[in-house]
Amino acid sequence: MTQTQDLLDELRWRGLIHQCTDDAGLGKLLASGPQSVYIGFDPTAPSLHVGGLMQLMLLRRFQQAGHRPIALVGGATGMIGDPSGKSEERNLLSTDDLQRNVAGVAEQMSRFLDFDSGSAGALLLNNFDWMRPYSYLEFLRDVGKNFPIGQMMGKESVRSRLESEQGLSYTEFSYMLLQAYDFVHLAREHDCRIQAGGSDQWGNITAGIDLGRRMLGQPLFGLTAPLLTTSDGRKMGKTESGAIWLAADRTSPYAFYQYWFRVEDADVMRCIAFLTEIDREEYLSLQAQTESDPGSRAAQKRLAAWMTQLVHGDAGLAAANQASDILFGGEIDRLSDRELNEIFADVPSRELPRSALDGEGLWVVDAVRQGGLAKSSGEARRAIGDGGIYLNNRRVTDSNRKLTAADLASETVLVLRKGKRNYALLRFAA
RNA sequence: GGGAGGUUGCCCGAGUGGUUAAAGGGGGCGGAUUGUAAAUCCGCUGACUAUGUCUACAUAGGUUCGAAUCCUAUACCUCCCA
Repeated sequence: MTQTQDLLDELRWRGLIHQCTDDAGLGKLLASGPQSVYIGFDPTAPSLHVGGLMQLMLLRRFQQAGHRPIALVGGATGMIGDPSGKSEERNLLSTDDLQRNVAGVAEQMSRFLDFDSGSAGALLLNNFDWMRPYSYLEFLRDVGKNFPIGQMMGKESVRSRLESEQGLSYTEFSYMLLQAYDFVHLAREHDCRIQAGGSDQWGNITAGIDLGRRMLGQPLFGLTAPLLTTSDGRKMGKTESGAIWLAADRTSPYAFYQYWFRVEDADVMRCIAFLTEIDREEYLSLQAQTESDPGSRAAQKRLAAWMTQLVHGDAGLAAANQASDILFGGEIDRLSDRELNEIFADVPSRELPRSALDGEGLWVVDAVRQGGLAKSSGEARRAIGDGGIYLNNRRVTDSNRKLTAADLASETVLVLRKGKRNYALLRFAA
């Protein structure tokens, strides 16, 4: 089966293999026929963000090579909280929140994985289903018995927390038992012998492998991918205003597109390798272009288009493109409320009475303040003096300017901007 | 318990009776340049429709024509001696 070799080669050139418990063994297993591979997802929110996307793409690559991906949402483990990579004890989510999150995340996954194509069809499982009926006593006898405390204490996730001032509760300490048991459960019920995950999952994965050896006497395999970080070590997918989500109502297609478009040169190729299915040939040519002609942002454009298309579809990509053209193009004029609302879906807006535009009109300084682009009129005046305020993308030079209905960009909306990309809308409905 | 010093704007930090809304730096925000980058350079950075007024240098009083600057009390911080 050459596909398997292709898969591992693919993962390798993309830099997606951080650690593997048994390189040779895994290669042999994958070559022996279609396998099941599982990755766990934390249902901390009703939508996945960029971090989860990385894992989804990994599963997707396995599926495309003919294997069966299992996406495991942690309805049970999410109640406990994984201490890996966390410096503080987590707040526990309520059962209701969890169920809502699980449902939301499951819905999103269907866009990346094929859930109905027979033997390679992806599975979506929730560990709440098998953990709920498991009694504490039975669990301690069956599973807990197989965990030497010494080994548990040696895990990085435990050690670092014990050394910190935060400490670690018994609940979080027990987390790895649950995840380890998940692996055993999947091995038993779904013949799943491979667990993948981010490199921060290494400890949990190996715990599962150990447990599999003890409980099933069966070798299991683990594979971790590097974390998606920027060249200076920060996690990708975060902005000052929060995470980049996959859900359109949390991060608009435009904002999503812009996030990737603005990735730094030093990071863009890694993003393409990790998150897209752009092939090696094109990858190399984009890399060359980034080096020889960084100004064209060819790699960023390709990345942004690819990602937006996958996550938000053709329509989403078209909307993002249109929005980008308008926002970074010339004046905003003669648009409809509908178009503006789509383009500025995640821009703060403020409702004002239509009458404010009557007569003398609305003082531009007030408008800037009302739109939240300045905290005081003094600040607004200064910004105008600095040439940093734009009305419908046209610079405002006179701080005494009054705005009237003639200044509206559409039927009822007026677009203000401060600096390069801080937009605010004023709506004059009735 | 006794003694010494400190508390300045978002942060650091000058300022020891008179243009001090308070030097300088950092951060932030704009602008130019640029690639919607980095670096660099420039401007702004208490409030008020504003050649002026008001509010501000831990808090509350006081001295003075005039106080961040002097005095008194209070709070907090640092150091030293018990």
